Amino acid sequence: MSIDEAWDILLKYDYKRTKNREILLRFFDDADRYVTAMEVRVAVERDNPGISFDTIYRNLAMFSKLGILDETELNGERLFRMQCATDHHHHHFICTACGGTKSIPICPMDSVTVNLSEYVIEGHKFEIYGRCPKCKVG
Amino acid sequence: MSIDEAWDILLKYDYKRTKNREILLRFFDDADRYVTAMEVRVAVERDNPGISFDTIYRNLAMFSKLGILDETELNGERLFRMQCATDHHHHHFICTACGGTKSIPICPMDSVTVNLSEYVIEGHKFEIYGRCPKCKVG
DNA sequence: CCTTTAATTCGGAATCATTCCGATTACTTT
DNA sequence: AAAGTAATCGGAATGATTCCGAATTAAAGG
Repeated sequence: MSIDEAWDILLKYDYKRTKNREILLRFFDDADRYVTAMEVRVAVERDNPGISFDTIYRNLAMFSKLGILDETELNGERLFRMQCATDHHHHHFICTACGGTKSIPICPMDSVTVNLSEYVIEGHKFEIYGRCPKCKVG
Repeated sequence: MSIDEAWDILLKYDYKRTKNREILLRFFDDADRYVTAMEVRVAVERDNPGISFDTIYRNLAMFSKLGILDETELNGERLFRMQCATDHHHHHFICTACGGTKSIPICPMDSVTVNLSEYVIEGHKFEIYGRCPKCKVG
């Protein structure tokens, strides 16, 4: 998702165009990988020293709820990245060292044969973890 | 996994047979679903009032590392359950209301066609979230 | 059964990420 | 430019988890 597409969503829901949100969106657009909340804080403070934790966390949560950011969790740490363009549903390999991702174009839900008709399905998660070519040792 | 199988693992690694560990194992054996750390604390304090948080968290982490417990995360909460008998690899539907699970006998890794030969795969996660028949409304 | 020794637990303080809150600032519209 | 409201700030509060030194307990050997 581009910065402009993110702003389209934000403005549609009457969120204001602020300097801090622009800084956050530019950071995620540039990073193009999963980053921890701590990394966001460090990076964003470079552009706006003195930005409040509250502002960062509040916007991260809101971006995540609006689908601008994807959120996951690894070893107890929250990770965020710009959500992919929503053209077709897919999943990711995630590098545990750098947070980089690679698309996995299949969705396991298509292969589930168990009868879940009595169940209400709210969501699912499929992620592969490991080391990308750049981060693997040797 | 049974309580006895859990003790086999613990004793193999020279962990001692203590009252608190027995209480924890019995609780998980009985619960047979994902429970939060808070639920563990409340339940375990019934059997041993005055048990230290430290003891609970230390053993949860150790059980999890040894593969006695499965650990996942839902809405920022850590969830634990007794690991299934390790006879054949599978995944789970998890009820977001009660933590109950249902086995999904497929593994999406079998269907991944993307070339990951340059990647080192350390693990994967496939979970389906929703409401089980008992917890769905209406 | 008694002693020894090291693991385990206890209790409470410390940590750390995250959230809350009242006061201030900055968008957007008029 | 002024008004109205959302957003931010700064610092305090929260809450789960971990740390730490002292006390206790399980396992092994005599």
